[in-house]
Amino acid sequence: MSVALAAVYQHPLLSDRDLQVIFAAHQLKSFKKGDFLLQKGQTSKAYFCVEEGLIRSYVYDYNGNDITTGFIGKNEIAIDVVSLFTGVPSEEYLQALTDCQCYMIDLETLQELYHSIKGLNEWGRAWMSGSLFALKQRTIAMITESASARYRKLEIQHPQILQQAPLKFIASYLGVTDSSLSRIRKELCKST
Amino acid sequence: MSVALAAVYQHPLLSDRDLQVIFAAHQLKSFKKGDFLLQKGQTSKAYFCVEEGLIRSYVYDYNGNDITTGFIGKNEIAIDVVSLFTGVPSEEYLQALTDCQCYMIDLETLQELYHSIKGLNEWGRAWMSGSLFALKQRTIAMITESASARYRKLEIQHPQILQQAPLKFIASYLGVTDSSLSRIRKELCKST
DNA sequence: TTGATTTCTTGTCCTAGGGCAAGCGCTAAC
DNA sequence: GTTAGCGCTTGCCCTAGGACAAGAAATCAA
Repeated sequence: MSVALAAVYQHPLLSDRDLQVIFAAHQLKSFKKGDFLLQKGQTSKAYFCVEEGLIRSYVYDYNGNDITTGFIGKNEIAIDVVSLFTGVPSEEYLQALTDCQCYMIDLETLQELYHSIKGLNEWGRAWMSGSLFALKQRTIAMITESASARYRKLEIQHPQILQQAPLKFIASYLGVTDSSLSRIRKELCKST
Repeated sequence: MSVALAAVYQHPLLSDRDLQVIFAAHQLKSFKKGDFLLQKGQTSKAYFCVEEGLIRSYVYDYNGNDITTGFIGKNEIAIDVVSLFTGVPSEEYLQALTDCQCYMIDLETLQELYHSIKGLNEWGRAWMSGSLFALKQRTIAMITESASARYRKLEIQHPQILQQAPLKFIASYLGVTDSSLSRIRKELCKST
């Protein structure tokens, strides 16, 4: 049984039986480095629980800048919530930064589970709440913290991202240029 | 029947009958300017649909800065999603910037409706998706746009906020100081 | 191996916006 | 009245980080 799925679907209202049904509804998918799990313009029909590897989500802003909106690693969910749940074409890309193993579940199957497993709706709400919270924290950090502080936090909270993602993506995620990030790292090395 | 509630609960899966039941589950509450709908440390037990007035949500960051995380106006929902749906104490404050009329629904009643009205779960997911989307847009704007561009956007999209909220709150929402915002406004006046 | 591409660093110069402090209306309280 | 306290503006100086461009260093292709 998958470690990733067990980690993702942790919730007091989900029994072991529920979990077995949920697990059985997922299919294992492999992606090569560079593969897209979702591209702009497509309407998302599924989401992916990451068992192994690292995914990057990004958008192009109206200036054509490639902006990394997030990294999705082990035991996390790669999803475009808006596209999946409102049926509109996606604004963002989900791309594998490394070779990946993911457990996929499609919307139709998910909807059925929502009806048959009571706790799953609660789990979904809790998961979304968590996402909203994380994003709000990020927005506040963008306002109140220096680039260097944001980098240090990422270093502590998600060290695997620093190892697996190229610096330019980390830079756009942190809201700085890659040159600036390079300088920030130099400073941090010096001061240690 | 309330205009605000009709606007808030717009969804293809909600029938007129559903809406009547939903409406009946809300209670009208009045708040005076300065009243708190929710304070840090309290565990949220309800949310509020704004019929009239303007609410500000804010947090203190770890430096003690008061950061405006959002404005909630007419036909919008004032809620701390995280606290309400995961039962943890709130990190943020919800405060009335003006006298307000709101329709309140408590968590318990909401849970019952989730069970009795099928479409409501879908509506909830759609609403959360929308919130996530809006917040993501805001984060991207914080990265890629100048303070002045962010101000102009707010001016166009939510003119009532500019009229009803003091400048310092708008400034912290936009991620600048009130002095800077004052200068930005001067520039914009000149160039018009 | 060798060229090509991407990744990362570094330099120079420049600007948006912060920090701080003063000033100038307002309205509210006494 | 006048004193206090917001809300907003302005001036002066300073710094974090952007723009652009030129190298290293690493990776990949053939």
